[in-house]
Amino acid sequence: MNDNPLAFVDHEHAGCIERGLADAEALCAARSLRLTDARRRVLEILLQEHRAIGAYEVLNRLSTSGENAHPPAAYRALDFLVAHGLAHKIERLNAFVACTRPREGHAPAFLICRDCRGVAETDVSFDMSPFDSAAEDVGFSVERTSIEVEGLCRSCQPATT
Amino acid sequence: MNDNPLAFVDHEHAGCIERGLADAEALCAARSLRLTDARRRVLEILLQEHRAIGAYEVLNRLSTSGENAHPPAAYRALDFLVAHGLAHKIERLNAFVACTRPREGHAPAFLICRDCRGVAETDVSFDMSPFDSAAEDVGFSVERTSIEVEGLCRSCQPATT
DNA sequence: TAGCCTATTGTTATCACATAACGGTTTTGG
DNA sequence: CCAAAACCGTTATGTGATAACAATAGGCTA
Repeated sequence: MNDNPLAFVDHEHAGCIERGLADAEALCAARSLRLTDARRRVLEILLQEHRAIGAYEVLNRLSTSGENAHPPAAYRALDFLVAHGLAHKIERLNAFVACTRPREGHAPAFLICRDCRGVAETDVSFDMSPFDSAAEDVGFSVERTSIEVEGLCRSCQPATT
Repeated sequence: MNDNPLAFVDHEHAGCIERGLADAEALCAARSLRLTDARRRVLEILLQEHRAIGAYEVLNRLSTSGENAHPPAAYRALDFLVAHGLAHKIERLNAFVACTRPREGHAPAFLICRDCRGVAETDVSFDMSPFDSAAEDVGFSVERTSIEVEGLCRSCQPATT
C-alpha cells in the first residue's frame, strides 16, 4: 500500500472539508433538515479523506474524539447522510465516503482503488437508455443505479521504471 | 413480498438448472478445473432460483441435504464459482447468484428487485469509453466494473388496478 | 409557557456476513 | 509409489448491521 492514499489528483484538501461542511449546512437549511452534532461530526470524519471508511472506523474516530460511541450512533448518522446525498455507500467495500458534490438526484459512479480504498466520484453520466429499455421489457421499474469501478489508482500501481 | 419471486419473465426453469450444470461441466473440463461435489452442489443451489442467495442460506441448504456444513465450505465453493465466472456476487445484497451465461470475460450488469431479491443479468453492454477516459485522466487502471440497478420487478410492484 | 408530538439519541443485545489459522485428506503428475 | 498441490474439516474470531425499547431534545400550538 502506498504512502499517498488520498485523492487521485493533488489538491488543497482543507478546502474540501470546509466546502463539504458549508454545503451540508446550506442543504440542510434549505430542506429544513437538522444537521445535528453527531451527523456533523460523522460528515467531518468522512470529509477528512477521499477514501471509503467503514462504519466501525467512523465509530472509533467518534470515540477518540470524546464520548464512547455505539454502532447505532454511527449507522444512524451515516444513514442520514446517505439518504440526503451528503455521503455515498460503496457497496463493494461496505464503507462510506463523503459526497464531493452534494446536489439533487445525481447518480454517481465511482473509481475505487482496491489497494488504498481511495474513491473518486466521476462526473461522467453516460447514456443509460439501453438499460432502461432492457428494464422496461421485463416490467422492471428502476429506482437506483450504482456503478462501481474497481482498479488501482496511480499511486498504488507498481512502478513502471 | 410477492408469491412469484423467480425470474422477471416466465420460462421453463428446469432447463436453466440443467444447462447451468452442463455449462459448468464443460467450462471446467475445458480449463482443467475441478468441479468438485461441494462446488457442484453449491452451484446447483444457486441455480434453483434467479435470486440472490446469501452464503449462510447456501450453508443451510447444504446442511439439510445431508452433512453439517460450516462457513468456509460455502465461501470456498462460492469463491471458486465467482472466480471462474459461474456465479456473481451481488455487492448490494452481500449475496450470490448463478451466472446465466458463463463465458469468458463478460462484464455483467444486474437488475435487482429490492423486494424479492430476484436478479436478472442483462445483455446490454453500453459504451464505457467515457469512464475509461475519465479513469485515464487520473492514471487509474480499471480492473472490474460492476453495475447494479435496484428497483422493483413487475411481480413486486403495487397493483395498478 | 405548558403540553404534546415527533425526531433524535442512548443502551443493550443480537443477528448477519466473512475469514484466519491449522491440520488432515484427496488428487495429480512425475 | 511418492511428493507437491489442491481441496476440505474444524474451531475460533473478526467485521458489518440492526432490533427493540427507553430517554431526551426540538418544535408547534393552544
